[in-house]
Amino acid sequence: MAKPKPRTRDADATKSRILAAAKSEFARLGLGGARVDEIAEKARANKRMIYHYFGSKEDLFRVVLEEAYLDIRNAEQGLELDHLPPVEALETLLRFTWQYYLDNPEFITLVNSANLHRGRHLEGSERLQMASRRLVRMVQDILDRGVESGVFRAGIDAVQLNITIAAIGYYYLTNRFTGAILFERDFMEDAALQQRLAFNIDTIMRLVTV
Amino acid sequence: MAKPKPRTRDADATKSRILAAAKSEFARLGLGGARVDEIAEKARANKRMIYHYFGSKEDLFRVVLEEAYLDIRNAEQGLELDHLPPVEALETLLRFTWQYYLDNPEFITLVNSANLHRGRHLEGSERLQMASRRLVRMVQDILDRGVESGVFRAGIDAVQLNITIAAIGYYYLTNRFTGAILFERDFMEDAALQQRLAFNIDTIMRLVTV
DNA sequence: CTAGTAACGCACCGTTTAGTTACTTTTAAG
DNA sequence: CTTAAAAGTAACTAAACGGTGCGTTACTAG
Repeated sequence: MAKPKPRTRDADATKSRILAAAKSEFARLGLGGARVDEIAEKARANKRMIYHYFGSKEDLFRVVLEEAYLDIRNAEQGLELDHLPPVEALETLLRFTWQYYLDNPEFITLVNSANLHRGRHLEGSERLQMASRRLVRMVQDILDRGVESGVFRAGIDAVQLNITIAAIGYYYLTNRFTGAILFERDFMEDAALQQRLAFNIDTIMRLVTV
Repeated sequence: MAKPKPRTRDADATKSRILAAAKSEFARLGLGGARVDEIAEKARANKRMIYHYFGSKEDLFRVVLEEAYLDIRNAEQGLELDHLPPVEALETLLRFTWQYYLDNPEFITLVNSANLHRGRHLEGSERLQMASRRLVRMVQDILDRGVESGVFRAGIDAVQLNITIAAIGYYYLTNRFTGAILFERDFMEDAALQQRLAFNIDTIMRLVTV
């Protein structure tokens, strides 16, 4: 349906170029460190366009953040974990979360920035709350099925488990620079990454199985 | 020995006032967001003094960061865990780490800032590496004693365990703002904090015990 | 074809920024 | 008391900074 017409003016394309450039700059330097001029240049757009489409630097940050969260939430749903037995489903979610963080390093720094600013830019986002509820329900369902089939113990809070799954991957990756200095290891070496993933799977499995 | 002379000019006092103000501002707004003028004002000092004592904004950040890390590493050593049986020692370390994060929220945001800048401000800090080595040795010793007495399983990497202990507390607290929005919970309520600490102790104990 | 509108870009504004210069005041040793 | 170094201040600068005013160009409905 969509015509591949080579436009010289294309609002949607310009908007998404701005969004991509903003994501990269906000992730690299934080909200305070990113420069609107730099975003405009990287987007091959004009600064005026940023203000035209997004209103302000902070509003642009808001959109970037919400998109980043919705991206991972949608990708999680694409796993279709309800088709898998509980243990496999949980391990698949763990591996996915780890790989997503590795493939999308901007996500982690964007979330850090959002929290440095006390979550102010995400307040009242209905879309995000809906997407998050779906994730919690998905994990709760895995837990329930595991309890029913006798492989998982009862009484585990799905939210706490979700937080823990994210934590053990996220922390390792976000603090890999200071970690490398403190622990005198290369955190990003292939062997180190594999070892960490295995450790994390072990941690979670020991936590949930009977 | 130290004379309690009421000085109107006191280099050490001024320096530590600057350091305290800088720590607070860097933690609150990040390296890019913090303002040198604001730090000077909060320290009841002059901006010139900051440049006199610390050279540049980045060098000031460097000192703040190193001090923050050395503080927690010293506090950990004060626990004297080698006097405790392995299970108690590990639980004490866990509770301490959790409480330290709660009592020193600046620590977490400073570490986040350090990693946003790829650890560049901590490079080549011998003091920090020494302090970190002591921590790893301490945990390794707890693990060894636990294996010997038959309560812990063998083959657990002390560094991975250290990272995991930090991760499950750190992530919960640093991402409490976006967490509150996503999961529609108050992360800082007394009951929620207690529940999380209990969950974390459970996670680690299941990970290390046979 | 033509007008109206959406997309775009230049050049600038007022403010803020890290860092500096030139100067004064306090301290303490001899 | 003298004096020189250390501690402290205010006013300044040059270069960003986020944000805008206003004019121009391409697209499209009629």
